[in-house]
Amino acid sequence: MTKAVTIADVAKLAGVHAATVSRALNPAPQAQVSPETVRRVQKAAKALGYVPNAMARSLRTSLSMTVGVTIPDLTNPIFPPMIRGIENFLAPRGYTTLLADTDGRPALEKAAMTSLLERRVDGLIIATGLHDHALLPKLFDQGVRAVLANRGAGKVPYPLVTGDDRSGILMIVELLYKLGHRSVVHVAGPDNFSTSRTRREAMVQACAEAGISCKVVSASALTAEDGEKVMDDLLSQRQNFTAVQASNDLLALGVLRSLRRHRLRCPEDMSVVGFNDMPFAQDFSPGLTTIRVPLEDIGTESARLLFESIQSGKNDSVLVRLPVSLVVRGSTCPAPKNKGAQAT
Amino acid sequence: MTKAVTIADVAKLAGVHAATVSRALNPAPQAQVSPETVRRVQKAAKALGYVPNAMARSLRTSLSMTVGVTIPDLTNPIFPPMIRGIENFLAPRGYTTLLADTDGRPALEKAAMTSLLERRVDGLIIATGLHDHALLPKLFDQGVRAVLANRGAGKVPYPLVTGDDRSGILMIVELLYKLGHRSVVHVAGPDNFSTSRTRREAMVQACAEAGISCKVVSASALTAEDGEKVMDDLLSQRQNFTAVQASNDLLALGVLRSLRRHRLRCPEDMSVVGFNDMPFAQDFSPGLTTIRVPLEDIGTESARLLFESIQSGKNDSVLVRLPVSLVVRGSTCPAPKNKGAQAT
DNA sequence: ATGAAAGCGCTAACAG
DNA sequence: CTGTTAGCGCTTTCAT
Repeated sequence: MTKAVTIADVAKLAGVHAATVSRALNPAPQAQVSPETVRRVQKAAKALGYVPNAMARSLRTSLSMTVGVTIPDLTNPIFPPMIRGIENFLAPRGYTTLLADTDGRPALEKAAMTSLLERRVDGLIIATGLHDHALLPKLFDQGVRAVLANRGAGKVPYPLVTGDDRSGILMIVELLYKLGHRSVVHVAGPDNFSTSRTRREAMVQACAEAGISCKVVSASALTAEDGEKVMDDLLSQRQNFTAVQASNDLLALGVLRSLRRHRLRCPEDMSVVGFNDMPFAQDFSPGLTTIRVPLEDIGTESARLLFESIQSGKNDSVLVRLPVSLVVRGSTCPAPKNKGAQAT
Repeated sequence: MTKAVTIADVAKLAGVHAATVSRALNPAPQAQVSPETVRRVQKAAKALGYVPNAMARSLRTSLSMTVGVTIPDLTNPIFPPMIRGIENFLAPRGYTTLLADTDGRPALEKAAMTSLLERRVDGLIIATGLHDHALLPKLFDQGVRAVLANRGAGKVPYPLVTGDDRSGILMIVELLYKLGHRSVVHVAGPDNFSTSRTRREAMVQACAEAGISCKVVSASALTAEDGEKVMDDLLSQRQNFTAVQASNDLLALGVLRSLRRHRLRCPEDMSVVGFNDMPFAQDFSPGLTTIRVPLEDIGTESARLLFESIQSGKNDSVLVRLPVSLVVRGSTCPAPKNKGAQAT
């Protein structure tokens, strides 16, 4: 591809040695070359349409100048902003981002990780839940630099960047309490995501302390479809509750869809709260009350940490917890007097 | 990274030559090696945690087994499905996808393209508008394999995969006509996107033929924010029209937001139609009437075409136009009797 | 300031 | 079936 014009071709045209071309074209050693020669080489390079071969360079320098980013689901709108944050930080520093979308499938996750490792990424930003729990310690032992974004992973000593889930849940519970809700449901995500666990536990605890009864139901994936299914089930059981808090906005969206299909009004019949403030959450019908998580900042911070780890050669176990805030929109209102949901 | 265990280490442990290791570990030449040796090599490789160096391999084979994908804006939800389509096709065939989000910035676009070329991608799927119009012919002349996805680019002889914009617009105009709309506005996207131009032209023509008056206004970017701005302007002019058709769903979303802020009801006071059926379009308030474009299929088809081009070595100029369909939701209704919008 | 030579890790010819 | 040899394109000593 891109025709085989190599550094040797440029050298010949410029009438110098290949090594000189290399020096003339790279910022650092450029000082060692006479300005005159630099100009000549650059002219020759442009004339030939020379494009340096990054793989050959990497092989020689053993620096790939790439970082791998693994995410569980690109179609979940919380990730594009995170990725943007990562790229905005890394690109100006010369790093290319290799994105691996595992589509939530463990098999793909392993394949993707292998592919990244074979490409000798200089570091990893891991935003997947990682089904293979043995993987992370293994990577760490091999000396692979990495940062965990958004999703923690037990006791592996990699840096971790997340939103402050616990305090987000606290804000939600406070809101629900003030609105008079005393019986709520928490739609939890799959337990192998650390955020799902954290949010569930925080919710249960905070509700208990506030004197709110909190029933927990679990969705099998963090998608609107699963949120909808879970809510369908719930409504068919004719339980009494006045608000639903979902582990993320996608699940909450599914709840909204289910409500609509059951001809229940949100928020009058049922308040709904999500988590993340994903793009378009404001545009749902009704706009979703949720916790704003600084998605792009999580990306930026992860990238910064990884960058520093690569530079320093150290892999300190930092925990960065970014502040979150409550965003109240149309999906919440005071609890109805005659507590409880009536499915049709 | 990943410790320096090379093919030579494996060779030593297995008591064979490096070349034999290479043969034993690669599917194709594996047949040339005795089963016994294969086993021994594999054992040694696993014991050492050997990870082949893809860059060294690529350097030798001059096949990077990567394809570059350039998109203008990852946060536009139409792209993740396209990317998924691409990866679903390419990954099983051994190709890794290098994603380059140009964020709509021409400078980034150039940098991203350079980075991809330096990494010697085996091919390119280009979904950006490409500000540098000289770039594409240049790439073509250099023999770079590429496929254009969704966004055409004049007369460059690369294959192109898109939705059938023209017939989509026709369906919309037919719907609006039936609903009694006789005065509409088309919110066009930036003119350097081929889809923007196609849709605008089709809209103007179809309206003319249907006897509908169509005013065109232009947004400076394909974002909800710009759609909102444009609609604000429009409403401040107190023009008479009963429906808005936007070049894509993001612009339409902006229109919905503007309407809401101006306390105009959609669809009663104003019908709104988008284009693309992006994820979550059904969840807007109200659900958006739009044209469903097979986003994932566009990705799959682009990938297939690129793959075939890489395999065959040829770069035929195909045009694949995927069928689209009308999705009617809550944002459209019969035109009000007293034609026209009244901004407050 | 420039050239010569070596080698990053791998695979493909060519022997044997 | 396996070993030898060479070289992909680049950067980096080490000389000069």
